[in-house]
Amino acid sequence: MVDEPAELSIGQVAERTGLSVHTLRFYEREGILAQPVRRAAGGRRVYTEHDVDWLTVCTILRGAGMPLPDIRRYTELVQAGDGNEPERLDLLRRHEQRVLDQRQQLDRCLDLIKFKIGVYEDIVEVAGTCSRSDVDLRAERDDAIPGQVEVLAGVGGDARGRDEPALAPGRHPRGL
Amino acid sequence: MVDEPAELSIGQVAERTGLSVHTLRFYEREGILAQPVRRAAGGRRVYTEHDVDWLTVCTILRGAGMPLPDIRRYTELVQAGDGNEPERLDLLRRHEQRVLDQRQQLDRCLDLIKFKIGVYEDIVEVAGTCSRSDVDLRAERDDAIPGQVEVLAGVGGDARGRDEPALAPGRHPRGL
DNA sequence: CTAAAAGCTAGAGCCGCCTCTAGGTCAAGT
DNA sequence: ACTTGACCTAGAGGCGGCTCTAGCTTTTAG
Repeated sequence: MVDEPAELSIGQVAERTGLSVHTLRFYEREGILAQPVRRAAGGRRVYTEHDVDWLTVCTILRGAGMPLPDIRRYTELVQAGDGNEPERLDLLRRHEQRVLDQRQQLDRCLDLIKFKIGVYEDIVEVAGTCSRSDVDLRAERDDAIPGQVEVLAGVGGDARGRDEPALAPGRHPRGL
Repeated sequence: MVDEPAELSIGQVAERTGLSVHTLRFYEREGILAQPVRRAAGGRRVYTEHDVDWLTVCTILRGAGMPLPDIRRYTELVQAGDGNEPERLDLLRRHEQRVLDQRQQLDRCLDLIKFKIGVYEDIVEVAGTCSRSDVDLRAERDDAIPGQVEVLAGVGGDARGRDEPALAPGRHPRGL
């Protein structure tokens, strides 16, 4: 199937995966590699494309915050072969949930940021032309004070129409 | 405006924000609070609702990975008052970008996970009934091996129709 | 043949972000 | 009066995840 299991040095793998050679060795110690890396005469590690692919998967998982112990566990399961699929499934589902939660947090933050950016854009723009009086103090206040904090704090809540920009950033929103 | 700047103890603030009292003191040392917290006789911290709101904002920012130094900086800017809006804007825009990048990573990971979950669901389900022979080895292999790794590795790429589930998880997808 | 580059191991160090400990003060309830 | 519990400070400790150092060997290019 894999017709040319080309041999790769640790340096090459580093290049390909974007991980440092240090990290690669570290990951190996941590049991993150499918099978303990082969060694050439002289003790040098010999990686296969296969390893690179696995590392790529791991990097994606890491990039979404899967902790190394979980990755190790998953690796072990895969290594162990048949029969543990339910546990793998479980592990993946758990991580999926974490990722979804994270996404929600990010979105919450994006709402907040977008709102504030809107406010500041108004201020900055207006300051350039008509000396800010019509933007009025509220804008800065909003930063120190809440106002829409309650609104935003509630954004995580499920109901509430996500798409209508509850706090239109364009013009500064209702008082508070 | 704020008609009842109710006084809150650190414990109450901890409850309200979900941060520990330890963390609250730590954040204060780190300059994360708008103004240094007032003290009552006896040296005890006295927080206002205002502080709680600001902390809420900070928690949202932190939750999306804004580093403490950046939060401190932002806090300083707000504290300093008028005139630095462009810098605040800049800070926020930078963070926005980071958040967007993170989201992409999460989505990449979700694609990977969903795909794998699909594969394992098939295996597990089939194993229950007809002894797996028709799912065949490919499924496990996929774990150790790439196959769609290339596909997934490419998922981050901008073009490519995001919404059609490039790798339908339901039935196991095309070979590889 | 030699020098530079790349690899090796073991282990220390670092950064971010909390979290906890020790040892004390203060305020309220019984 | 005394205990309980929330609070205080300063500083140590811990954890996750790398990252780097020292000192050595091996490979490779000139």
